[in-house]
Amino acid sequence: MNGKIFIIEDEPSIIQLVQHNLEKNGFLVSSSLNGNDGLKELKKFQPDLLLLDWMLPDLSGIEICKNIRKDNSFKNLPVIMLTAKGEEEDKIKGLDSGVDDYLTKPFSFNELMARIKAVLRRSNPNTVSDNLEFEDLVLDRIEKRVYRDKKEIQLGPTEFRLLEFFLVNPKRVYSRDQILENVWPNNINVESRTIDVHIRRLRKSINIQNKKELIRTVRSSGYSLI
Amino acid sequence: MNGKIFIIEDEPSIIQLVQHNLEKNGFLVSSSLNGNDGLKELKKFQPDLLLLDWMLPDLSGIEICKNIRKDNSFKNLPVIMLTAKGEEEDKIKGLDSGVDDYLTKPFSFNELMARIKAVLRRSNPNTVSDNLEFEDLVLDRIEKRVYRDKKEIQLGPTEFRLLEFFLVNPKRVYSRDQILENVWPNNINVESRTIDVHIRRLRKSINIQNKKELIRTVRSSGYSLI
DNA sequence: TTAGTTTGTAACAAAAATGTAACATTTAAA
DNA sequence: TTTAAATGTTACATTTTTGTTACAAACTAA
Repeated sequence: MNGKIFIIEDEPSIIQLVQHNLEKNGFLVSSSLNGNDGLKELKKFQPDLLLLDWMLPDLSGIEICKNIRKDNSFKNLPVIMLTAKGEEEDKIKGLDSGVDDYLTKPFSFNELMARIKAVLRRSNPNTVSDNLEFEDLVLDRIEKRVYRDKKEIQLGPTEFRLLEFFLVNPKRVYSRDQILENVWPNNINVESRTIDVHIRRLRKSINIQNKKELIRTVRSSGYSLI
Repeated sequence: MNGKIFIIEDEPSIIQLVQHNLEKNGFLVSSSLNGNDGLKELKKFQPDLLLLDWMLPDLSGIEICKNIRKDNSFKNLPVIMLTAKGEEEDKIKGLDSGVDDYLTKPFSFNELMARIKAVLRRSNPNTVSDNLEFEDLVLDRIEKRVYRDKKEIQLGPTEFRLLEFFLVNPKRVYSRDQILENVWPNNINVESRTIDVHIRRLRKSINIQNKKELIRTVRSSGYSLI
């Protein structure tokens, strides 16, 4: 699952269209047709992002947004406002009220998708973290490079993600299920034996002559760094 | 890196917006949500400029500013005050307390950028450069020219923006989504494959005989300079 | 020890990502 | 207007990555 998105929008056809496409892209979606319901549902649903219509039958989008910001648990909830108005002035007003981005109707779904990704990326800066290191192994998330003993090593994408995952908690033993869940993109079905093969590939890549084996096999439990 | 900027501002959405855009322009940015934290962080961060909100939950911007001026190492730190009030009277009060410039909310990012550059130029006449450089590559933002190995290279508009974007953080790997977001500001609606084509065109343009390839492909992640 | 289970390894086919050229359309310039 | 430049898209070739299988090797428990 990619994340949870809540929609407050009074036009059912827009909700339907957006919801359907978002779900196709791996998001969990819920929605309300007006502001007051929306505010209640929001708390139950605990979304990662809110799509908010500017014009609603009861409260305006701006009011909702201000309301949300008062609630501590939603202080940093990313909000994308959907609006028919396109004036610069309105945009700034909106940004001042804590909206993260704008979309003027009518919009294409691709555009919405791009903005959602962008806003989520900004609010979850998982790339900001430093390098991951363990013994003589260094993984640079920004430049996507891996070094052992100061020499660069070439890894395939899955090997890279696998190593990155292990490096967050080296020494910790992970089951194949845990590895699958964290290293493979959204619940794609792969045989659990597949992991063995990738472990093997990773081992091959990070092993240097005269250096010790870095991946430990824990029989019937899984793998870890060591 | 163009310089270090510290922000003290209690509205997370403003921080997010400003920080994101400043980083895009090559600044290193850090921030605090209130005055007391801000004063502590400031010393660690040692910025070249401070963006200071007038209204904060604990200390007022004016108080912070006076506080800062007492500290010898920050006696000349340029400060731009962000304020919702626009009255002349307040402005004078503020300037009296050692603020270098003012910005009334809501403001456009371009306006902020212009003031920052102006203030930095005044206080550090040599640190604000409009050239981006990497190895033997030079991009002149003022004259819109690009040189490799001292020889000028002709780039198309998109190639130019693309290269400009990469040069702010060379070596950093950017996904196609990130590139789209930053290089195609208005029209997010382009196929992601389009980027490959433009990368290819840029590569062709900046490659000189006997010189190494400057753009790295990171499979399934994106591109970077190298 | 043996039988049964778990893991390592290599090979292979399928799928995915990328590079490249060609083409159509839009935009800017003369 | 005509012409050239810039741009986005598509199609196809090439390379890389991936999942799976089959079998060998290692381990465990009785």
